Amino acid sequence: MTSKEAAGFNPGVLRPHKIGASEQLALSDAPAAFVTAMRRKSFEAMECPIARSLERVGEWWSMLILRDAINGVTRFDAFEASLKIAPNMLTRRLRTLVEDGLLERRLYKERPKRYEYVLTDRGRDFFPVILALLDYGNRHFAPEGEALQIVDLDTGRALDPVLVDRATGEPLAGKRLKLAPGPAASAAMCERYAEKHEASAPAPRRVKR
DNA sequence: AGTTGAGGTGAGGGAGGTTT
DNA sequence: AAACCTCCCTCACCTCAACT
Repeated sequence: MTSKEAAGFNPGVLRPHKIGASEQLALSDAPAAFVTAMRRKSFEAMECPIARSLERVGEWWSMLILRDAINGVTRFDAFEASLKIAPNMLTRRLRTLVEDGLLERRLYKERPKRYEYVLTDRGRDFFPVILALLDYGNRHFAPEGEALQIVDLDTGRALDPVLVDRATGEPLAGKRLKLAPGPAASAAMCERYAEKHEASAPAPRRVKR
């Protein structure tokens, strides 16, 4: 098995079709199937839920757009001002997030047509991921101190989030953990996450700040 | 609130050489 | 023979400016 295969690389599924420069110019009028062929390497065909999530939100602007949306930003110009993102990129990212069901595009003004972008349930479900990234960034990449905190609206107290098990409410920190195939896992997935991985996934530890 | 076009950048992948 | 390394090309993604 090559290193690429070991990493889950499937050239038959993931390698984008090669096309000429002249074909690229017709992108704006291209049918959906053609656009799909134009996209970068896709994680869509991967079975792993992490890869499938990255397919939707892995592009960095997408995460920052969701961060702002969670913080109450809804209008195009507000996203543009907050992120300092080029308008064409913002258009593209908003469209992708709408297509993937994380944002809903709503008309709020008829003439001229103006839209706002509001979180769907799927988009709001991304909130814990944002919190986890914030906490991770504060712990590892903020030598100057925390520039952003999670605060309890009622008490005003800065919170220190931890990941807990939904069933028991117990924090995962300190537990021995591993990734294991779920009920819908394919044979390949079962093979990939066989017992040999058991000792390779240490539980997340709290790092002293 | 977008769209279009020009041009820059860097990751990814193929090809071929080198090492083990 | 397999693994590894390096070079080079392609192309997806990006910014910027101009425009509707």
